Parts: sequence; structure tokens; C-alpha cells
Amino acid sequence: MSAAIRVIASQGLGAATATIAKEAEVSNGSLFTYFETKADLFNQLYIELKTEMASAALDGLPAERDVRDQLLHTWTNWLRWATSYPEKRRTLAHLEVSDEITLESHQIASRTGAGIGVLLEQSRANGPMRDAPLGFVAALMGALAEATIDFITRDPTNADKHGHAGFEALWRIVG
Amino acid sequence: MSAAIRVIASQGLGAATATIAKEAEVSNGSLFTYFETKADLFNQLYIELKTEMASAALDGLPAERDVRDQLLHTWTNWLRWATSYPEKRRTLAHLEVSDEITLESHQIASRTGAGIGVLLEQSRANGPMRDAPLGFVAALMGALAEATIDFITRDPTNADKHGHAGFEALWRIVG
Amino acid sequence: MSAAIRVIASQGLGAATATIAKEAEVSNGSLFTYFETKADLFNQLYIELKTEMASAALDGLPAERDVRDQLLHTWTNWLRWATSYPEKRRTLAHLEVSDEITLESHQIASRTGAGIGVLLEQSRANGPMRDAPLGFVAALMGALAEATIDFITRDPTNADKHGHAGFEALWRIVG
Amino acid sequence: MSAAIRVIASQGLGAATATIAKEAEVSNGSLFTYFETKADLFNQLYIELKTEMASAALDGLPAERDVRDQLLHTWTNWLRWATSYPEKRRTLAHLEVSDEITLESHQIASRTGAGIGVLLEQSRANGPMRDAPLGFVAALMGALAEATIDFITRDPTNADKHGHAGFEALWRIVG
DNA sequence: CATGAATGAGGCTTCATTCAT
DNA sequence: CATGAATGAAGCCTCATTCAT
Repeated sequence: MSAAIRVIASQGLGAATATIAKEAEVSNGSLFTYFETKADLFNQLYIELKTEMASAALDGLPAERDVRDQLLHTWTNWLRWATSYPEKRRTLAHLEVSDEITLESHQIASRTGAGIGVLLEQSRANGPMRDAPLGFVAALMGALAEATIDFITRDPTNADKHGHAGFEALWRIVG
Repeated sequence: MSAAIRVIASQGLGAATATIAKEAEVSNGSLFTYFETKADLFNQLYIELKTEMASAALDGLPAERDVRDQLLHTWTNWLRWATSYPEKRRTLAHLEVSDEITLESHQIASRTGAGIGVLLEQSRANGPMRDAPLGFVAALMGALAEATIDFITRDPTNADKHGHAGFEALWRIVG
Repeated sequence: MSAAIRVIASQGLGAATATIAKEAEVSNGSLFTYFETKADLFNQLYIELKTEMASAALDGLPAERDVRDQLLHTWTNWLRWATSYPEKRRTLAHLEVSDEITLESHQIASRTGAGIGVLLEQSRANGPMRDAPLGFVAALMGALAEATIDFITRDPTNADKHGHAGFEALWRIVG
Repeated sequence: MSAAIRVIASQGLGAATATIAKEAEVSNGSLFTYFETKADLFNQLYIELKTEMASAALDGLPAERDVRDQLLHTWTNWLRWATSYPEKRRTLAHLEVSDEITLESHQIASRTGAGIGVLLEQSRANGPMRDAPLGFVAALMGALAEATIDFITRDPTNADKHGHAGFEALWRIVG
């Protein structure tokens, strides 16, 4: 019933479970046979979206190309996913800052980003951030991506331009 | 009664107005003589914190030094403020993503960041992002700062190291 | 749960929804599964009572008798209903002057009085008020009825006497 | 500070004391030096308005004319007062049905209507209601007046016509 | 006597969750 | 396993009244 994404995207996490249930065309009672708790729904949704996002980012990775191209590919995928499914992204953004998401969920989610981590590790191997903790570099990359996506969302006309500018910024940091 | 910062920092925006009132040692009714509405409190708080943060960032700006030094000074101030007042920062982070904050408040807040904008404009004048919208560059800077602060918060031992690494990343993008 | 009539009759429209819920032996929350709003409850109650009153007034109308007898029958029914269900009448009196009752409800309610309107139209056809707006005549009839009921309520011993005196007054106006 | 009339007329008895105080251009605290209690204000206001209304009704009574003319004079005065000061009338209507008005206030108020009572006593001396309790006749007269005023308020164009029709109805009852 | 900030009880309403059907 | 009415705790906010200044 991950069509709760639509509701959360438009109403935030304060959305009533009854609203979510109705959007999913189930009775409000049924929702609690699938999810023990509202928080439980949030956590499952969070993991699902994070997984989907990571998998989308790595989709079709050209393993034979050099690292920069692979990173660009990932970056582009990431941006495309976020702009193609704005509701998923909005919902994910809400969930990311919620204190209903358990530490465990955050850990599971961070594991789904392992693939990107590997790529990032290779990317920065000879770059200026070669000595920083990988987590830090990943955090910077995430921050740049989010900021870029935000900007694209507000100015979709120049999506490609902003996307490339964002990547150039990233590469200047890690590459 | 901006000591509501403490409550929001620990409980999020879902904190009951009664809790905030008690923390401020006033009656729950009194809170509504100062703020028409919970949302109103949020908005005033948001503007106050943003203003304070911006002012802290620009405090003691060495106008006679070159741009890089000025930007570094600002960056350091920013990080120091955020790590010195973790509750303010947490609260601000909550408010930043709340949909209770009106467009008007966001606009007022963004104006307080004008000083940093000017500095950033000078910084990137001859750099690789000289042709990007200033707003985009500012967004990237903000994103890097937030990510850096987050990382420092989780690993305060190496605050200086991370802080410098973050600035190097920033300078590589704009300078 | 129209047993909220009892509470409103004794406490007025200021009665707390919780009180009404308790009297109905449901939880205060349940009340809002039946009625969206306190005002909604009031409106539904208003329409129900008006309908019931109008229907009681016309009950068993002797269509074969002359108009005066029909009007007397209606008048007597009206008085009987009001004195038999004093709480309903008190509640209705409260609702009648409340500004929570929407225009729409008033219109619906006035339609339930159409039957009495027809009868009144016939009654006054050759009487002194034959040229006045029917609405005006109806208002006068209503006013006389209410005043009569009030008086009977305060002096029930002479209910019949007052009732007849009231009708004589009415007939002198319309007949 | 009887300019609370304006507030009650437009907002009903639920109006906040603070609102009334502001309209009177006094501090909300001051209001309670004049009136012990909100209910006290209501009671004083009620008596004042009833007194004013009764006095307006009897103003310039032509003692030398016959009873019918005197009653007509009173009736006309009554209607004129009500239509000239619609806010006073609205407020009075609110107060009339409030359960904050004490029995004592009602008694005092009814005494102000004594003059009209005397006139009514003379009017009905030889009429069909000569044997009914005077209170009942007064109640009917009051009801007719209120209904007439209501109707005039909704259709002011024909104020005179309705006013006269109302009086004819009254006279047919008592005269 | 005027002021207006402070009080806190109380009202309306929402909503996650339960449970009998 | 689905349903949806029922629950009641909890939240936001209002407001008559008080009282220190």
C-alpha cells in the first residue's frame, strides 16, 4: 500500500492514517493488519524508498567506463529518479527528518547506499578528499545532490544545466 | 520566550504548546498572549534563529583580508555557532522543513542571508561557478555547511579537521 | 443520538459536547462520527424537531370538516405536542434563535411547515388578512402559538382554557 | 458603556468581554470595575433596554384620545423604536432568551411594562379577551409585536403596511 | 480608579488504535 | 482476513476574571 506516498507527499507525516487508508482504498482498520503502527508504516516506507532510490541510481552502471563516467551516470540516474517521482522524493524528505524513523531503519537504509559508497571510494581515491572519512564524503555528495534536486525542482527549465553544474561541483570535490 | 528552542530541539515540532509553556514557566494560556498561534510562534522563532545565525556568521568579518579568508572566517563562524548552540541548530533544522513556515517568513529569512550572498558573489566571481545562478551556489554552500555540521556533531573530536575539509570542498567549488 | 435534546433543554446550546456524549452513553469522540461538528448536530436536530413538530401538528387532519375545525385540530395538536415534549420544545426554542443554524436548515425547516401553510391559506381566504403576505400571517400564527404554549407551560392547570383562548385569538385574526 | 449593544448585536452573547471592552475603548480590566461579572453586565443591559423600550412605547401618549388610538400610538412607537435601533432590538432578543438573566431581572423588566399593561387592560375591557388573564393578553400582544417587527425587518419597504396589519390583528383580538 | 498581562479551566475536535462482526 | 464504528487521550486555543503596577 505504498500509495501512502501520495498522501504523505501532499500532507506531510501528520496525515491521518484514515486518509492514507482511503487513498489506498482499504478500510482504516485494514491498514493495521499490514502495519503494526503508523511508525511502522513510516519505517517500512522509508527503507523501501531508500532502497529504490539507491537501486535507481546504480541502474545500468557502465562498469567498463572510467570512474568519472560511472559517477556521472549514477548522479544523472539519481537526479532523474528524483525528478521523475517527485512525490516519492517529497515523502522521503519528510521521512528523513522524522524522529519516528528508528536507528535500525537508518542503518538498513545506509547499507542500501553501499554500492554508491564503493563508487565514491574509487572516485576519491586520488582526489583531495582521499584522507577524509568516507562517510563524510558521502554526506557531502548527498548534500550536493539534494541541493541540486531542490534547485531543479524550482527551476525545471534548466534541469540539465543545473544537473551538470552540480556534478562538476561534486567532481571538483572528490575527483 | 524563545526558550521554546529547548523543547523543540528535543521533541520536534510536535511538542505540545503546554510543554513549551511549562518550560518557559508561564501558563499555557499566556503563550497565546505572545504568539497568536503555534504556527506564529514557529514563524517568529524561525526568523529569529535565521537572523541570529546569519549575524553570527558575519560577525567580525575581516574586510581588509582577501575573499578566501573572509569566506573562511564566515564558514568558521557558522560552524562555531551551530556547534555552540546545538539546540538552536536542531530547532532551526526542524523549522526549515516545516510547512507551517510561511512563504513570507522564508523570504524575510533569506534576506538576512544577503551579507553572505554578497561574499559568495565575490568568492565565485572568477571561479568555475561564475555563470551559475547565485541562488544555486548559495544552496550548495548551505548544503555543504549543513552536512559538515552534521558530521561534526556526530564526531566532535575531529571538529576542526572536518571543518577544514568542508571548507576546502567549498572553496574548490566556488573559488 | 437525539437524546441530546435532554441536555440542551436543561443547559442550553452552551452545553459541552462531552456532556451530550455522556448523556447519550457514548464516548465524546464517538459523537463526532455521527456529527461532523457541534453546529452540525444542532442543524440536524433543528430539522428533525421542526419536521416532527409539523408532522405532529397535521396528524389526523380531518379533511372532510370545515376549515375552522381543521385549523383548530392543527392548533390543538401543536399545543399537545409542545406540552407533551417540553424538552423538545425548549430545545427547539434554543435552536430557533441560534446563529449556528444555517440559512439552508431554516429553509428546509420552513418547507416542512408547508402543510400548515396550505391550511392557513384556506383559513384566511375570506378573512381580514386575505391580502397580507402568507408569510406574515404564518409568522403571526407562530407567535400566537408560542406565546400560548409559554403561558400554558407556566400555568398548566388551565391548559385547555388558554389553548382555546389562543385559538379564538388566532381565528379572529385569520378567519 | 452600553455600547456593548453593538458587539452583542453582531456577535451574540458569546462575544468576549475583551471585545466589548475594546469597542467601548476601555481596558478589559476596567470592564470589571463597572460590572462585577459578564452576567451582571447582561442583566443591567437587559433592564436598561427593556426600560427604554417601554418608555419609548408610551412616549407622548395622547391621554385625551380614545383607547384604540392610544393603543395604536403605543404600537407605532414600539415598532418605530425597534426599527430605529435594530442593534438594541437584536441585543434585547438575545438577552430575552438567555439563561443568564435572573428571575429578578425579568421581574423588574416586566414592571417597566406596567404602563402598557394598564392601557391593554382598558383596551380589552369590553373585548373578547376580557376574561383571560392580563398576562396572557400581554403575552399575545408581545408576540404579535415581535413577529411584526421581524417581518418588517425582513421587508422594510412595506413597513407601514405590515405595521398596520399587525395592529389590526391585535385590535381584533383585544378590542 | 485604570490598565493589560497573566492565568488556567474548559471547550471542541482529531486521530491512532482496537475489536466485534 | 476485512471492515468501520467506537474509543478516549491529547492537542490547540478561548476567555472570564484577577491583580500587580
